[in-house]
Amino acid sequence: MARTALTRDEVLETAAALVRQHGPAALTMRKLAAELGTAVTSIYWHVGNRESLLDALVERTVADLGAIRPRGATPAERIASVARALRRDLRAHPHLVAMVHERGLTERMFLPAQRVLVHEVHAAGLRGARAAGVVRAIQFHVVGHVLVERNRERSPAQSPAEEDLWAVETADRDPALARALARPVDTERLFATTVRALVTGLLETAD
Amino acid sequence: MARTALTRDEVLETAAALVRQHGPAALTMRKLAAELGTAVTSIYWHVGNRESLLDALVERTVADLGAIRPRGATPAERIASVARALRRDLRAHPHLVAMVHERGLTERMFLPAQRVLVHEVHAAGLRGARAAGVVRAIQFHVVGHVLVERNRERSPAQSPAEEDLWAVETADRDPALARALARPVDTERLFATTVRALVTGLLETAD
DNA sequence: ACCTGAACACCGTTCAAGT
DNA sequence: ACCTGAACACCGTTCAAGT
Repeated sequence: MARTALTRDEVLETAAALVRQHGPAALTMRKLAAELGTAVTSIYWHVGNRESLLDALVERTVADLGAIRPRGATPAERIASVARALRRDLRAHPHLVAMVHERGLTERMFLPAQRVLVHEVHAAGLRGARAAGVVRAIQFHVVGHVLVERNRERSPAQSPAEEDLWAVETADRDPALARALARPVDTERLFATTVRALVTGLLETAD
Repeated sequence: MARTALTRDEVLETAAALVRQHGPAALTMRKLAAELGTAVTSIYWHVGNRESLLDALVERTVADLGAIRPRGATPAERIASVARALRRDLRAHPHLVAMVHERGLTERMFLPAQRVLVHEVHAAGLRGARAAGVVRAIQFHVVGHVLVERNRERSPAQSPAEEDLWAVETADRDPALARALARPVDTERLFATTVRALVTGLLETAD
């Protein structure tokens, strides 16, 4: 009834808040309308439909991702630092990765980082297709890792009794390994070492 | 009406067929019932609800994944071959990865491969936490890569005009790189080189 | 130009009633 | 033990009608 005029921006803002708090699945047109205090159908006038609404949300968040400054002395270290910064940015928007992923906007999301990466890969002495390969490898690795990682956090109880199996089979031969595999994964650390290994391998391997 | 008795197995089989053809989203209880020629509610008696149905489907497919035999002369090559085999198996069930992922069953899915990997990492001379780290790194990398890759196939038109941007900015400095980044990704090749680089890096980097 | 309610075609799930 | 239809509480979306 007594409402100020609804704007597209207000719709996006409220929708973003809902996604932030409860994830994309919880964003229904009806709940959004209730939150806004309008009729469901009003939303359609401003954003078209649910799909374009989500598109706009993703667009917005991607545009807000800050620039990335590489740190470190060697090219390898600088490349790895870009990967780590990228992961940090993505994790700051917990629902973004999955949404970008579903919408096929991975490339777009990567553009700023890509530019930086190209610069560093050049500094490492690579050119042309080799350089492109390294950039792509980092891209895939970061997104892939964040996807896997995010998912583990959502479903904390990983498959029942992994420990049990390992306890029996490996404990006597390599108990330290059995114990390590039974522990929850320290993804922060895993990412750091994996990226370092990957970058090292990529820079030295002939293509 | 004139139907043979409905069995849990028949429900799973038909559901699996629907998922295979149209993906998990297309598996609705009502469509499934229509396909089976029963009332929607009959399905509930056999499988509980949609969620447990999907769980059972995943369970089933994971159990069917074949054993993995490493190939190659060096440990590094054998580890990489396991990663490639794993990727191949996952790609043979296009909807499996996402479903496993959503259900938090990644560990379970990885158990058979994990055993093989541990063996090979041992052969490479690593023990304890170091060895575990390498196994985990491979796990994350393979699942992550397949997730990213699968998704690109689903939404083929990646963000508009990536080429344009690169064409302008980099073309003069490194035209070969600009061209390479504009081309669609050869994921098969990317995976092979990335895994090789990662394994190389992991085996030689001190932890 | 913007907003509305009614209506349509879908969902998953529960439940009392049948055999 | 197994199957059923009716009913409930949800969805996204369209559309004619309002101002």
